[in-house]
Amino acid sequence: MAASTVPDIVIGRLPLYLRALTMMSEAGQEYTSSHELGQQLGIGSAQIRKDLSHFGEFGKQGTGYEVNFLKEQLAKILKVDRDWPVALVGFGDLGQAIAHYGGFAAKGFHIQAIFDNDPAKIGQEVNGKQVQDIARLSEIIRQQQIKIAIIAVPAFAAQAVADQLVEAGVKAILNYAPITLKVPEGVRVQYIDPVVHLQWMAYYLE
Amino acid sequence: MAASTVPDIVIGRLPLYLRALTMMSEAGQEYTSSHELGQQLGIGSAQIRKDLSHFGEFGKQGTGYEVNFLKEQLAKILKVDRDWPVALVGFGDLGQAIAHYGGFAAKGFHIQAIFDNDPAKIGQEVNGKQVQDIARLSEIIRQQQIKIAIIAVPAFAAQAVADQLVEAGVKAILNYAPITLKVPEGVRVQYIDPVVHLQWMAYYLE
DNA sequence: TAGATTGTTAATCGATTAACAATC
DNA sequence: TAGATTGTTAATCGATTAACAATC
Repeated sequence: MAASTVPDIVIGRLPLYLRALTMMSEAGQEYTSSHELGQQLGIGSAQIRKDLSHFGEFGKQGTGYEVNFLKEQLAKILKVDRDWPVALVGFGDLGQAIAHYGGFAAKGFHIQAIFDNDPAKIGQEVNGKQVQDIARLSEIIRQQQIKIAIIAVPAFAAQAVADQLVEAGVKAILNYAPITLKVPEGVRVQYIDPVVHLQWMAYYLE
Repeated sequence: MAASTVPDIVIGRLPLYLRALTMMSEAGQEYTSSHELGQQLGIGSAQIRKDLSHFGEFGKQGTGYEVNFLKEQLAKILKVDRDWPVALVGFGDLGQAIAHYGGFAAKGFHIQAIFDNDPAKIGQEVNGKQVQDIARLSEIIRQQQIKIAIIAVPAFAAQAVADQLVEAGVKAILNYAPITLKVPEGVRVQYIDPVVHLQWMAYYLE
């Protein structure tokens, strides 16, 4: 089935399935079922089977799914069965925390270029990569054919950074700035704003 | 209308409305409309009006909404018109970044207690707060009547931490560990996992 | 075989959107 | 007044869930 026909919300759950399968795999578990996966993720088993059915048939009646097989299939579907170079824009507290965080590289997202506009930060080194002047953003991103970027600049600067990234060919932006970005068709943005989550939960408190 | 009847997904959008209104307010803007808010957030104007209608009537035909009024009403509805004490569990790289991040306190979420199990970290000071031994978690959270906690420990330790938090009376958990937590009815969990967002977007890349 | 679990269909459920009377 | 925009209704759209034949 063509990619465009799969609902985006289904795609969004695949990383969760993949995460659970990875844990099972690491624990040496060989088989699982839609029921067990659902239990672990707090999702209905029917939904998991329905989601997977968009991409093919991965299980066997009676026995369920082979953990490593399904894990590899999902990684392939999500295109995370390879390494992706990533650009990081912003080397303040947050940017530095992101640059030092090993979790991205562990999953194949390698921060290959870091940018800031502060002369005091330009030239600093992290994991063998020097912080570059943001003036060179377009040049470097084009040269390295980077398609994924992380924005970790203040809100007031985020849209301008996004515009530059898009212009340089970036197609996926993970935005830590608390502002909704305007991007053209074909460019994806995902948001990380912990304050939004806290405010959401505060509603339910006494 | 009783809180329980408002869909959770509607509550989740209120922080976004509040964020946009705050920016408008800071820019000195006095009035806005559902259309303008929608433009700014990439949401339909009808949806915004529908969402707000769950809580009352906040606008005027012909003129729209008074920015500061709507902002204050939303803050009240979300219960973020006050300060909330927050506990942070885990003082590794991520926990330290969170502890130093000023964005939480700026929105009224004050980190009042920090916990770790590493003797080398216990006793360190951040913003005048000492990192406490996790053994004292229950005692301190009860004493300070903390209802909101942030989990920033490794995945393998997260469920045990969540259990302790719940047992101590925490009702809202912001979980940075890449694992789905099991919590009883009445306790809310929100997840921050940037890798999930990157994997989601990778699907759409060439 | 008997038991378990898939993939899929159809029904249900809930959210989004369009349209418009009311009215500032 | 004329123009603009609300709050709300009803229609549409899409996602979730239950149920079950197929089959390992």
